[in-house]
Amino acid sequence: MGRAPCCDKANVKKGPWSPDEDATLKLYVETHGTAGTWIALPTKAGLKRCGKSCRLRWLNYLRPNIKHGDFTEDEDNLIFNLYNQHGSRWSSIASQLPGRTDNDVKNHWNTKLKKKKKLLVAAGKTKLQTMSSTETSLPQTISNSAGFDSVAQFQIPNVSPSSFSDMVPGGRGYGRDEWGLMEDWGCYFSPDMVCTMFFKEKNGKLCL
DNA sequence: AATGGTAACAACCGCCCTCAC
DNA sequence: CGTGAGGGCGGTTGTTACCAT
Repeated sequence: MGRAPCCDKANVKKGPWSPDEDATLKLYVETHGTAGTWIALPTKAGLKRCGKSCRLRWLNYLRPNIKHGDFTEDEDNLIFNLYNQHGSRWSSIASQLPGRTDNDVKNHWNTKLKKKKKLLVAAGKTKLQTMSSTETSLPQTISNSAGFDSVAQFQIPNVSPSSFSDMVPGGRGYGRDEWGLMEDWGCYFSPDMVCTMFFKEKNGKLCL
């Protein structure tokens, strides 16, 4: 037997919240708090909504100091970094971004940053494959002070900084390698689109 | 101008964790 | 200690706006 539903699904409204509902919820929470439990709140506040829906609406939209709209480049970089550390622990990531909600961060990742990351890795992989066929040795190890084994520096080919605006000029990206070529990677784009990539090698070498 | 495709974001679903009883 | 209710969270879907053809 499954768990009992948290509310009477037949008698609760679903879909977008109206301004009136928002006002009612906001006023109630600001006056009474959650009144003990979110489950009981809709009844007390006179809302025909599921308690969980009220909680989500409050946390993601109505509570004070919520920041909506464009993410800054610094925020993007921080998300990249935190995603590399925590994976898809959106609440942990959002807690490091004042005014951002886990839902916001998650949506931003799924709609923009995931693609950005893919482009970054693809650009690096293409360059590495080119280098492996035209150069006699792998990129020289410049420094491993940050825990990386190799550093490659190159200009992104055939791409002007302006057309590269979807990536992170002047910023950096980190990630887990999706092809299994490296243990880990990171990269930095200077404003003139020189890319510096860092690699942790797999089994002691870069397997290109 | 109409239509189809895509991006962005809001909201829901359902599982897992915590904690009171 | 076991159980169940409520809260938290990540994944997914639905809706709307925008853009290209």
